[in-house]
Amino acid sequence: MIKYSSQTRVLVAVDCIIFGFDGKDYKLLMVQRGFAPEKEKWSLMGGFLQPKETLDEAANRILKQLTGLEQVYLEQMHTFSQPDRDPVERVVGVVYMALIDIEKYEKQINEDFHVRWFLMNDLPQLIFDHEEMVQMALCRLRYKASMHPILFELLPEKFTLPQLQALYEGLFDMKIDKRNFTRKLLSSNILKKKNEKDKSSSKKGAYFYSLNQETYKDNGQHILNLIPKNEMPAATE
Amino acid sequence: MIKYSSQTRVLVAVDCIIFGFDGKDYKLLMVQRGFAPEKEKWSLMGGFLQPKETLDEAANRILKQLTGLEQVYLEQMHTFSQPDRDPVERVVGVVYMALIDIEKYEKQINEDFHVRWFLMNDLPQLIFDHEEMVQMALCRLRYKASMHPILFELLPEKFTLPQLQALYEGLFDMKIDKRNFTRKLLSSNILKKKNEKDKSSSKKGAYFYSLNQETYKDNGQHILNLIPKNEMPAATE
DNA sequence: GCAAAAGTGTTAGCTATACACCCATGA
DNA sequence: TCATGGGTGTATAGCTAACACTTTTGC
Repeated sequence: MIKYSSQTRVLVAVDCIIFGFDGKDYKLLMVQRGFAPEKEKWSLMGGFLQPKETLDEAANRILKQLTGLEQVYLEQMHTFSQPDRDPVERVVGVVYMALIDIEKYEKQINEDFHVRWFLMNDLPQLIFDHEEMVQMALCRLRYKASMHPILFELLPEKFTLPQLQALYEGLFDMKIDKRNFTRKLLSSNILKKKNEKDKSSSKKGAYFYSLNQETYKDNGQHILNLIPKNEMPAATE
Repeated sequence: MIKYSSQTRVLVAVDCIIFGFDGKDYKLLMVQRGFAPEKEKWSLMGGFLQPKETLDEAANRILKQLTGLEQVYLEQMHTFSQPDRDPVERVVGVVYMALIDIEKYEKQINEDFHVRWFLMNDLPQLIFDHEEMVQMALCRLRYKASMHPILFELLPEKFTLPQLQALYEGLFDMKIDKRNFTRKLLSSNILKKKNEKDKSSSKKGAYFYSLNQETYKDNGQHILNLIPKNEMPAATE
């Protein structure tokens, strides 16, 4: 078979930045490496691209391995390429960002890895360039969430408006006016009100809502300005 | 030296999608391949990632090789990974998007390549998955340009408001109201009016403007809605 | 003097924000 | 009955979009 001779081949790794929200704080799922180098240090969940899979498939495979979850929100973010980012040999790192419902996460079946959720502002020291990756992912999430309805991916199927508001307030670290927030959200038509209430966090109880799949599918299309303009984050790309 | 043994290494290519604007239409710079496979077919300008460079460096190197230009607007867009996208062997393709001032482009010094500008809506058949890459880049450019002032990168240092408007009208394929367009743009404070006029396209002449580097530096920060909302393109990332 | 492109203001409708009180309930 | 969190409406300011005529000048 013909080859592009004389060119250097490198390893390609996929690293997943997995966001979760516990109702109050954002968290990231990290693994403690079971192999050298940096054995036992904390790291993003990653793995090498295999011969017959695409990057998307690799990311999904890794995510399933770690969390047991399939069909989660996953998006390719950026490819990192400092020649010495991995001290062992050259590895080009493709970073994916995942948003998962933290409650659906199952204790990993795979015992090769030691896994833990870390609070976003209490992360351990990470290996290689993983801190940079996390910072970029956070910027990106803020940027995208400021215009498009994606944070829903962090919540269960049924959720309440106060939960949703906490999600936005947490990400942008600000208070949002309840009335304006509710009005914008409801007028966007992406929510369906249920007849049940969540009584776990108040006596009165808050109505559950779910996504209106019809209108939510136009996902990207939709521009939803839940965040006041002067608080808007910088562009990241 | 230790290695991650048993993992497969692959080639990493960088492909550049180079946008230009001739005052009326958008164009892409393409090369005719000088080597197999697909010799003589048209392709995006690309090359393999070299051992000691980052992807950004590779993209800049390739761009310089082809256009003679340095320090142009260049941004990493997406990484493509279908296992069989290149029939010779597996190549992971990192795509960059470049915006250049078409007038600054110099006939390439490097004779290895045969180069040509193609009208955006009259592209030749491209090799591999390059058509998909181009489509994605176009979406991305529309999306980003609908909110952030980046199209300036396609113009010379001095430009007129009618030129700028043609740039937007061309990208979004629509007429824009001259008065509203001008007002928004000037109130954004990113332009400086010159005392010269461009008489090449009308008898009266149109004033030249240049970017106010101070305020334009906050580039990404700035949200500039020159495009009416109902014409807004879908999200792409 | 006329054709061709550049430049300029006003209004109406809409959207974003600021703001405060009542409701339902469990303890 | 009271403490806690959930739910709701209105008024104002600022922004967006629609719209047409005058200016300049080369021919």
